[in-house]
Amino acid sequence: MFSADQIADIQGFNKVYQNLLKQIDSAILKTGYTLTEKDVLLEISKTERCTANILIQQLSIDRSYMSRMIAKFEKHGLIEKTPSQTDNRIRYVRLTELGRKEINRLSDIQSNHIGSIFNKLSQEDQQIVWQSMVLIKNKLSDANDVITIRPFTQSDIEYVISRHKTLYYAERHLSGTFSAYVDEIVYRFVDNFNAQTDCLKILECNGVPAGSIAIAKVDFQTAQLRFFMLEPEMRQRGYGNRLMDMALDFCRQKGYKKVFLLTITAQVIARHVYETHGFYKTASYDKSEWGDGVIEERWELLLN
Amino acid sequence: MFSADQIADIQGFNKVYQNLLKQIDSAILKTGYTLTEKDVLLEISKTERCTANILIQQLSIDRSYMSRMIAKFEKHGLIEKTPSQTDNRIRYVRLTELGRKEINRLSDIQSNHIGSIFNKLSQEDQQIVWQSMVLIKNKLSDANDVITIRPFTQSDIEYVISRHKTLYYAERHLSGTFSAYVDEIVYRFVDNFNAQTDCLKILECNGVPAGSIAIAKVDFQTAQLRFFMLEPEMRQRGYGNRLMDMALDFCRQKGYKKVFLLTITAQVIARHVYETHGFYKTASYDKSEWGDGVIEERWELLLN
DNA sequence: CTAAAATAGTTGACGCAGTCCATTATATCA
DNA sequence: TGATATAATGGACTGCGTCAACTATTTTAG
Repeated sequence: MFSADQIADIQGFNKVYQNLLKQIDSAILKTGYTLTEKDVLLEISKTERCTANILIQQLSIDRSYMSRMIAKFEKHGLIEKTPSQTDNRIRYVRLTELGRKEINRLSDIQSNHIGSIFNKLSQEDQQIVWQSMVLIKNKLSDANDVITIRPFTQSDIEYVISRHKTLYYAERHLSGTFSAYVDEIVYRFVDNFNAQTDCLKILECNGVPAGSIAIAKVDFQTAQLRFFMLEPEMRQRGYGNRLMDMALDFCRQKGYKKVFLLTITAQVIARHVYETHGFYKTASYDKSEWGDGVIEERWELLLN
Repeated sequence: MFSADQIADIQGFNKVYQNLLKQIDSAILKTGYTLTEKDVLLEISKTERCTANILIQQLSIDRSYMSRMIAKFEKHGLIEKTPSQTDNRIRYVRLTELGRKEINRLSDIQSNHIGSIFNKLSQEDQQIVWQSMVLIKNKLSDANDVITIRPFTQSDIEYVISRHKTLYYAERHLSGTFSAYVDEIVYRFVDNFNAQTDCLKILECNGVPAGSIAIAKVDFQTAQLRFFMLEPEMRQRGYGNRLMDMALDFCRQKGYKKVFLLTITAQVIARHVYETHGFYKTASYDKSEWGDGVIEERWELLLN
């Protein structure tokens, strides 16, 4: 248990850090955007096929407020609204060139502010403080995040496609060819989904989707592992292994003898998960149509 | 310099911690008080001879807002206003029994919330996270706080009296007799102040007073060191030694041969500063009229 | 010693982020 | 085919916090 002195220390830390966050916030406010507006713009920039409703759920913002905010953004030329082809209630929201410029500007202000605070520290202290922050973040997240792994629902499909594309695109700079490929394989997978032979699990962190994994039947003995993905903030915390365990358990339960997966060389952290679960690389293919120097790899695992 | 990945880590930490602070805040908001109101109540409870203006300066809150807030507190029976005897513009603000109960309740909510977050961690992790927080707080404070030491002005007198009494009272549980004693010696010191023989310096942190030290002439060869005080959050960071250096430099410059000071046994951290500057204890007096078992000590230093 | 400037506090008016509720249009379910 | 759910919008409102004008008193300066 904590002593009163330790609680006081933590409150002291809270005060100091709250102050520091306020400084960053006020730098953002000087640009004329609300903090909420900044969050919304950022979320739009991170989300493919973004709708007002997705934003409302992800950021817990009032519907009418969001509606007005989006209207304002459109008026200022930061975003474009395009009606959905399949559902006339939905209007997709996408950043314009100007909008992207603005959110980059806001992000830069934030980064620069953090940089300027840390530059006042010695090189050595910078590393120490950084390491301490990462440590605190991981410990607190692990202890306080509510994590659930659940079967997918219809509304998760958009999430899987959108985030799969966005994360691969953002982190590995893959091309539009790859994007179309993801669309196709996800829809084909869902259309042919059979609960007896396939599975698609969603990892949720505090009620918000934060990762996915899927098993698709290829033939009686062979399954393909697909759509393995984790939000950046969930990585290196053991959730990748938990998803993988769950997927492989499903395979064993259903009597598959072999599991394979396709990935790209650049996915270093994922490779590690594959290796620790006994996968080994069996082939490499050139996939330069997805991006410069992209190499797809095939990994396999024989189940006992 | 920092890498982009490190900046991202820090932004991740900010996000997680901002979330955590929000949780604590929302627990406070559920009580019906604004966060600002909580801050104001807390500041009133910490400040003796508190006035609206002191609150305005310490918390950077608008005058009209403060006026209305104080009126509201008075209406709800949380505080009492008493006009000053010496300045008819001033109305002193003091917590009632109910007000003290409320601020204790709010503080408890905060502490309990912090406790509940940390209790989810293992004993070991609790210690690690706590240590990391203290480390970050100290490093960031040292690097970012703007510290100045400046001569006193008229408006500092209230500060010195108020904080001297509050800090001693809060930390050492001294009695009302001590309180009257401080009032008297401060006013006598200021009334007889002579810049040639005396000095009173104020330590400012980010534009807010955060400590003090004074030298008072006793005779041609002897000076008394008085009003040595540091806000809790400024301690153990070298500012006590800086104030002491400054005071002793003044003494040497003015040709004093001997400096003495009176303190109480319980002041452990201050003792350390005295010792490192070459003071030694020459006498102890019983001062139980100030509080249970209080012993006053006399320390001396011969200047070369 | 008196007029000007500074300080403590109060009151009026208002901006604006964020909320609540009702409404429209479309889609889905039973 | 009617009942229910969902996406988005518009009207009305709350309440934290700000700006500016004003009173009363004290301090300063010529």
